[in-house]
Amino acid sequence: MFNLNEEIKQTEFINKRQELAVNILHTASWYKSVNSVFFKPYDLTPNQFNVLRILRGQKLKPCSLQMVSERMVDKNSNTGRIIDRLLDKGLVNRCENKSDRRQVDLTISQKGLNILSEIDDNMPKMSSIMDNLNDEEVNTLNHLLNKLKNKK
Amino acid sequence: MFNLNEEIKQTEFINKRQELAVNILHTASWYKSVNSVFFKPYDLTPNQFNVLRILRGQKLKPCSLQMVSERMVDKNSNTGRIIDRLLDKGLVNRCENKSDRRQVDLTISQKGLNILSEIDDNMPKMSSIMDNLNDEEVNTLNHLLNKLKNKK
DNA sequence: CTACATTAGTTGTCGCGACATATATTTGCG
DNA sequence: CGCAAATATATGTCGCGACAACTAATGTAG
Repeated sequence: MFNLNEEIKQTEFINKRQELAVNILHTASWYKSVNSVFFKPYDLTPNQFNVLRILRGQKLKPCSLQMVSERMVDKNSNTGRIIDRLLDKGLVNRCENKSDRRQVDLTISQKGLNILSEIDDNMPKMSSIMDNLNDEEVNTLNHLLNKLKNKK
Repeated sequence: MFNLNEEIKQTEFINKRQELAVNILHTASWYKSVNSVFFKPYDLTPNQFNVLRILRGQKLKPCSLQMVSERMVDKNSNTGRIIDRLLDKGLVNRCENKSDRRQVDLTISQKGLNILSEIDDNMPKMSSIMDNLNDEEVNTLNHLLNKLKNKK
């Protein structure tokens, strides 16, 4: 049997946590949307940009699909089909790996490199999204989000 | 011209914020996935559940598509097609509004109500996702996420 | 060496967010 | 009243996450 105070406490407890759930979803969706707008002029989605940057990071060395997937911000994503779109636009190259014919060798094309360097120039505008939090607040947020996820 | 210390500070600044961006995306994706798993046994997606709960909240009064969309956790979402799927499963009813023939009257069906009450019974399991944060931490998170988004 | 398991990728399906366009109905202005 | 703007919804396209099924190539145990 609950008394009234207990019930109110319980309700508040649940409400604050529901608010947090909604808040997290909203924040992610807000961030994604700001991101999408930033990349739109380059006709890239954030995921496509992510793949290009990973390939550039490998310099000359070709990368397998596997390797790209593991480095993606969003794992479990259909990296294969994201690369299909980059292929269509001529921003990456794909060819069969000589030593293991199951694998594909992925590299970024010159055209892809050109787009990335254009983007680099405007990156600072993007980074300023989070200017309204100070260093301590950023650290606190990181810490609490980690704590939230590392349940058990 | 930067000196080395300035550059390091700058890099740390950007890295912490990039980490936060990734962290927010991961947290949202983690929460969505826990949520999806919870609703899977009822053959509902979180969005479909959200629509059903909104309709139940209206009790007997029919709700227009507009009204449902506004109350959704995720606005801008294609509520019409989410409702199509609920219609297919017989969980909602849709009919033309008498006084304004552009509008549709949406109500939850008995079958829909039954599923919701099943879910109600197991809700506490769901709420426990956030047990590893205490009240103060939940409040801090809510506050910081709001501050982050309310840029300008 | 053969049979089977494992691995790398491809392809298909569903649900959905974002966005653009289309259509019907109502409203409101002259 | 008549016609244009506003409103409510429907429909189509793209990109993508989650997931399942499939194919081809390689590794491995007997």
